[in-house]
Amino acid sequence: MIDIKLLKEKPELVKKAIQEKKVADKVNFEELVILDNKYSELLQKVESHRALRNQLSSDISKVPAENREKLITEAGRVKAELKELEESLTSVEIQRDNLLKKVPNIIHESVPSGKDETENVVIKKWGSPKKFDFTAKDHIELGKLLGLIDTEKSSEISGTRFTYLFGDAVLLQFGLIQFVFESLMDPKLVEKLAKEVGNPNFTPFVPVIPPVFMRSEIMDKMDRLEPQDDRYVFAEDSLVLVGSAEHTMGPLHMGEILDDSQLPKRYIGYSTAFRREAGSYGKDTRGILRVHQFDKLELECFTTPETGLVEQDLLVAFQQYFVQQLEIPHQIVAICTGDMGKPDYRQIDIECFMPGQDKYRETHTSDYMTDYQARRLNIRYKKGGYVHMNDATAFAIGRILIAILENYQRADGSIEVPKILRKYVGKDIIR
RNA sequence: GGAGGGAUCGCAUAGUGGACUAGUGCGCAGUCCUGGAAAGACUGUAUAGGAGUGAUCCUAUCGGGGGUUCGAAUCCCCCUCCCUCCGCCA
Repeated sequence: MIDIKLLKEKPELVKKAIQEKKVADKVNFEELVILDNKYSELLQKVESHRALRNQLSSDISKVPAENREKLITEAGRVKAELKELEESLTSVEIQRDNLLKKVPNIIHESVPSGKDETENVVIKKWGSPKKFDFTAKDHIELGKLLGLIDTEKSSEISGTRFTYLFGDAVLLQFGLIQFVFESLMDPKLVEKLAKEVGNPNFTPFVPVIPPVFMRSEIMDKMDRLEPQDDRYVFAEDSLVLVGSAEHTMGPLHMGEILDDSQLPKRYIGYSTAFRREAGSYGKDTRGILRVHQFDKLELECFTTPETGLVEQDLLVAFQQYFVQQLEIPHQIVAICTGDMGKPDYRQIDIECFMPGQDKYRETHTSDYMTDYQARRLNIRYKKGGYVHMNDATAFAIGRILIAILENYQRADGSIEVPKILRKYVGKDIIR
């Protein structure tokens, strides 16, 4: 949720966010302002009535018992009036907050304006698409050939958009996890990358395995519950399956006041992510690019407002480091206003080249959300105000496996193991 | 799943209807003392919203929500979480 003060202080930024971000239910800015003014008026009335009631109650306690009757009658009248006023206040407040929750976060000035993903801007390319002297296969064919991926069996057992991984694919997954954890916990590497992007904090990341079930109302505070169609909901238990480790790591400090010396707090979480993929029927139906269940390494950081933006720069630097270490050609994309998430202030994606599709496809995203989530989660820090939050993908295992298989394939269908992962997989070639 | 106990200011604790304007200790900040420090003394130390140039004042917040009352940290109801024990369990 945005800071309500922004309505008055930076109305043009709020209007711009409402206009340019693609959200299902656009808020009428003027209506919101009218409701907020009405709320302030009522609040003043309620407060002066409360002051009067408090004064009368205090008087009652001070006068002798026989003189109390008249004051109590008077206080009873004030109480009745107050009740009515409070009821209208509550109703206006609910209306106002329902609208306010629908207002997307404001947008950083560097974000390109655009209507949808076609207007995202490539800000950097690394490597160039590999030229094969044979016809490149896609991950489905390669996975089947090498016995690594079986989506046919999983369809029988679990339905479409699920998969079995076997053998060396599993070893690749555990290698990736180990590689990411080791990198993010290495103080020297954190310091090096932080310095490169001008981030003054060298705190290493803490590994986390978070729960995959959570209360739906907490997910709502993260502004990740909607559209609820995309969530697996367990109504009987009032629980929801997470769509990302972000969902359970973001609320880690809910309701806390963090000491400034504890910031930044940096976490690298590993968990399974669950997505119903409602509304993407017919899109990417083959293979493991878009599945209901996948494992993901996710970064989550809590900082002061001053260092929020350079924190995202650090996360993006780590993402680049990871794909560069894998030596996979990729591009960094500044997501435009019409394609960015509702809570985002700035969103940057990484797209890896996938030779099987001959396209760059999204493998990483990073979201800087300022205090948008922290406000409803009530995560503050001592010097005052809400912390700023960042989340970012370290690796979405399924998608990076696709990139590895397709980029490292050889004419005979075998796969060269990326150098950085060889010590974990225990071999140079998967055949 | 069952039985009992608890949640109070940054932390720890006191507080069974009006003197709570939430006490005390610790921590933190400032001043004094000191050659300097420790110890000690004194003072101050929550957040949010609102009014005022300002000192200051008003309102809300004692896990969350609702209720009783002129008045609730305190009484009643519901919920959440934590602790102890029993049951089940990898």
